[in-house]
Amino acid sequence: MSAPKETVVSVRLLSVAKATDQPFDYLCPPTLTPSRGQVVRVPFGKGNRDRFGVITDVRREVPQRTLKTLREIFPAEIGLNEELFALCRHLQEQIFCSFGEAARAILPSPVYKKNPRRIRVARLAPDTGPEAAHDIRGKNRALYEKVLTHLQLSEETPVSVLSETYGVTPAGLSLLEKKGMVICEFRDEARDPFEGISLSENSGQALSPEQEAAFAALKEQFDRGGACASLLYGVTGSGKTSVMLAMCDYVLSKGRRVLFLVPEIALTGQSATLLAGRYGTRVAIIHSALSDGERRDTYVAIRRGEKDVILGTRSAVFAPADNIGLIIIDEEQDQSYKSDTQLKYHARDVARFRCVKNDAMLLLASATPDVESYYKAKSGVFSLVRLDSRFGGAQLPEVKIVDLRGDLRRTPGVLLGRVLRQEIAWNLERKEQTILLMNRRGYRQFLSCLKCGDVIRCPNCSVTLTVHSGARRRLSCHYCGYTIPYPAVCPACGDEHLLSHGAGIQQLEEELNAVFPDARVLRMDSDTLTGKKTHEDILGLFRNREADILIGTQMVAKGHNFPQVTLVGVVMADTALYLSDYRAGEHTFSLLTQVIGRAGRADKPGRAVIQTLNPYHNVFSLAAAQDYEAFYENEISVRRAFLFPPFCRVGVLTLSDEDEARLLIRSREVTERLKAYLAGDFADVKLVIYGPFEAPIYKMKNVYRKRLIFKYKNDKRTRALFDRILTETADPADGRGRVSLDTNPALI
DNA sequence: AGCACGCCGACT
DNA sequence: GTCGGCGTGCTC
Repeated sequence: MSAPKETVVSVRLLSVAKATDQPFDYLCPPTLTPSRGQVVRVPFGKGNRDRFGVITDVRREVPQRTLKTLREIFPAEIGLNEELFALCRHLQEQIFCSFGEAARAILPSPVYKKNPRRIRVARLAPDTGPEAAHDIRGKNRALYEKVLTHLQLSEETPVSVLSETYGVTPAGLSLLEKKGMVICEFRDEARDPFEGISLSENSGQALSPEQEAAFAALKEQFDRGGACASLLYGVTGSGKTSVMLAMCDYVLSKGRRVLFLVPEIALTGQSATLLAGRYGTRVAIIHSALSDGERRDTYVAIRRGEKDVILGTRSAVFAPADNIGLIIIDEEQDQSYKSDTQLKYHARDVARFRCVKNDAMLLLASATPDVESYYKAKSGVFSLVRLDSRFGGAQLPEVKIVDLRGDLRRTPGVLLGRVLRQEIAWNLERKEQTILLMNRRGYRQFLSCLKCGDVIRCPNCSVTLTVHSGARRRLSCHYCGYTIPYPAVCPACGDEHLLSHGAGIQQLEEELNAVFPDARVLRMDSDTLTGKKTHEDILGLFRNREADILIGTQMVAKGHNFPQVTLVGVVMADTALYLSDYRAGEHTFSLLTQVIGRAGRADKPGRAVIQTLNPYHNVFSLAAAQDYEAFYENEISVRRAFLFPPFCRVGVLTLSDEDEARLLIRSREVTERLKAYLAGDFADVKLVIYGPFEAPIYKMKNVYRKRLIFKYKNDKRTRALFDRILTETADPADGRGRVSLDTNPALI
């Protein structure tokens, strides 16, 4: 006698663990109809606790062993459609993540873990007035009267609001409900994604002839149908945004959807105002600061097709929209599009995949394109659309490249050189605004002992402790948060001669206050920012001319438009240049070009002062001339000569371990195994190995890290080799060692 | 990644 | 004698 056939589903768990990255089979109850891509809740492990997963296969068969039965299937509108399912597979292959890791990026947990947020609202029962409260005995009568009066004036009020305003308890409201004076009901909480965003009317101004031509070229390419990609390259102030918006309009008019990516939350605010003014409630906004509820609502609304324009930071590239016609990546060279947390994806690569699946256009926009993107545009992989003239005929700022070494000899530790001081004074006198940029990376204040010569370090991480001057001066670690009070004597030798070095943005602020006591200075860095509101607030204050000088990190360089700013100063332009990354020059050029472009956009001519210790480096003069072409030609020939992307790929394999000795053994083993493969089974793979090296921060949070750097070609065989190595270098059983591969690391 | 199972030290 | 430490290995 043969057993009956049953419906069996294969499930991939929404888990990060590589160890569970395999299909698990479950029986499906006959009352449910499963299909591929749907999210399920299943019993898992010995305790049969709830886990969530995605159905990857459905079939009728006689189970070969006892299977557990799945507990719940979520509606199809929550799960992965064919395209998103394929995207997970693609990411699994390309960035060596588990299926579940990829699926988790698309399916944020509040979408399936949380019940719809519901709130209790109260309204007045018919034929009831505040005087009804007289019938209630007890000390709360007056309170109830106030509540009833409130409800008489406003139709329906959340219970939470009533309790906050009047101090009435939920029990009190239940009493009123029992007496038939009010009616309480549950409502789906309606969250307003546009809360706090001012809607500016923006019907779009007429395009200039040059912008019109760019738009026409893009439109023509789009109309040819099929997947395509274009690089919109336009100098700062050339009005790329108008062209992008025109393209948005066009694609929407064809009934297709648009994803619009911007580099950071601060810019979503600005762009949201622009897009919401133009498209109203058809716009959805996605960024990392959304609350669970907001994230869930946004997801569902997009999934239901209620949103046509999805604006957001890099994670928005996973928005579950269908029928996508256009994906825009503004400031495409920006590093924030590369995720280096758990899922090491690049939004540009994900966008490219989705465009192929949707027959959509990928539109990359930049004034200083990523060298790899420009190379692709020049070699015909992307079309190249150019905007060469600054809109409204605005002039390039006059740029002074200042050698700071003279000033430093005269006044050690000075941040504002003579030239920059003069320019600031001049601007203050004329009541014009100034932006000062201070790249903080590698330029923080630390403490060392004059006697033993030791720098005060973090005990858990291989970095020096940073001085934080606040109400109470402290030393703290940037990476693990370790904090000690500012020491009076050297912790190592007890000597009291401690010397602080380096300067942070706070020191710049202090120096400004000392030199220009009457100037109103605003500071914007991660210390003064606690949320998106604060960021907007600072920019708003500055735009409203409530400060004369804005000082900040890279943030101030990005995309903000301040018409009254006529002077931009870069306090120390070299800091980004000496990073060991092969893109250090590219990043410096991009940063300087952007920040210089902030000066004098309107009718007033702008000036820029770049302070450096290395005035003859050609990146400065090229940025001053905003000569991207020349920079690119120089850069690409270097990349070709020394074999760097786009002529190969660069990857970083990181091994980490709490046990330093074991880490050394493991890293040696991986290297030897790799070399053995390259000499044997994988002799056809072209892979150059460098290392193992210590990671730039060798010890972090008491974990040691070593890494190998690869140059390679991204083909099937190389990926197979990586896959083999990653599997065989399985994490040690005690769970305290890790291995990970980043195929396109943001910083090396 | 969880989580249970299992085998050794300090408590009622 | 037991509670609980975290090493080890499995999860349909």
